[in-house]
Amino acid sequence: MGRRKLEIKRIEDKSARQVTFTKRRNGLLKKAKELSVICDVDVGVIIFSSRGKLYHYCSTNSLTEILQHYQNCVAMGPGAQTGVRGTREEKSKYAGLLKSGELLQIVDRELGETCVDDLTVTDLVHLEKQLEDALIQIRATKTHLLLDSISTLHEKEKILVEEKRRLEEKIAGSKTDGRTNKMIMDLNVIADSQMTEQ
Amino acid sequence: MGRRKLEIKRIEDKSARQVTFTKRRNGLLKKAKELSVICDVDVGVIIFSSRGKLYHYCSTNSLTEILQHYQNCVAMGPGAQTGVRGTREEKSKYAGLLKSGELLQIVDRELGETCVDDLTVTDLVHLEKQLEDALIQIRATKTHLLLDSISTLHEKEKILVEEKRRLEEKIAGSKTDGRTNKMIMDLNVIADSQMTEQ
DNA sequence: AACTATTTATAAGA
DNA sequence: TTCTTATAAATAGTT
Repeated sequence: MGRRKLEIKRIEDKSARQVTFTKRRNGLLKKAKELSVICDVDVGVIIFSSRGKLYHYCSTNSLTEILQHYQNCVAMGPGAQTGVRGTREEKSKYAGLLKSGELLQIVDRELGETCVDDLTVTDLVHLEKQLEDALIQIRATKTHLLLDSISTLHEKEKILVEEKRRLEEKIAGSKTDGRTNKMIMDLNVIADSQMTEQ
Repeated sequence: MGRRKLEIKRIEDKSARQVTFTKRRNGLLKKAKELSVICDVDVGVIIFSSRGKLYHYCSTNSLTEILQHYQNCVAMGPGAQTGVRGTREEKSKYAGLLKSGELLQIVDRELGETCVDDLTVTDLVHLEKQLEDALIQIRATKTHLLLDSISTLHEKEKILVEEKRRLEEKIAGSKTDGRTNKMIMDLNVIADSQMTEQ
């Protein structure tokens, strides 16, 4: 909506793109607010500008809440998102998630084909238990993946710290060599100038 | 934009609200797509209808990707640097958890002292809701802490890699000094032997 | 950063 | 529900 119809494709001119980004970003966030208020639903919007700045809106107190809800939904959902980033380990996990998906389909079938009155409370309790178990499974998997990632990073950190120590020893140790005093001093100058850059 | 100006407040008529929800939901998702394409930015939108159905859009392969990016940003963002976290904020969180404990005690008391028949379904639904809320809170907190930890470790890794690079440069750069060739060769021998250890 | 000419979204109505 | 249409809102290009 403007002086002329705009093709929906990347604007090549950088400054025009920036102006349009500001306008449409405000528009999108406004629309999101309106939707959540008018229709009484939870809405979350996240925008990362090309230079990495974050803009966001959420109808609840914290986006984290919505994200948590989202994670639970997509984990269970039939049209499971998670792109095609799977090797062996991923496949086995995906198989696990499929089981949850099957469970949902079963629930849908049960609830769809059966008159509600035909379902007993016991039936529903049973279904609820199964769903809870599925939730527990995916949550445990998620926690495991996160802890795994932390563990790997701790390992990397240890290795790097050790490497750093050795490299520092090389330099410090060479000070005992009288012939290289000038060079060491040069290195210290370089080191000092680099420290100020950080 | 319609036959008349609409106040931005909850539509009370359920069916009118549903119709408007469908229209505006489609509009919001369309706008999000356009923004991401036209301005070449990453956009994620999550909508939960009041009956819990999920609608979403994301410009990248998976929303999870955007969410992780978001978590990292908010974790680093509001002043609270990596490392010493946990004075005021931690205390309030702990207070929040205590409340959950209290809630459990209340539940135990209620269920213990009262005959089951005196509890209405509404009472139980209310208690259930409170317990669910508590669960959501602690799960969100857990996720946040884990992602926070990962983010911090990534930062540490980056810093250490950079430090390592600089130290290596110091050694490599000193090769230009003719008087120190012997020492440099010694250092290279040390370096090589250490590379094979990793 | 404002200003409009237009396009787009959408509230009601059919 | 789906389609139509009058009108509000968003915004592309201009100043």
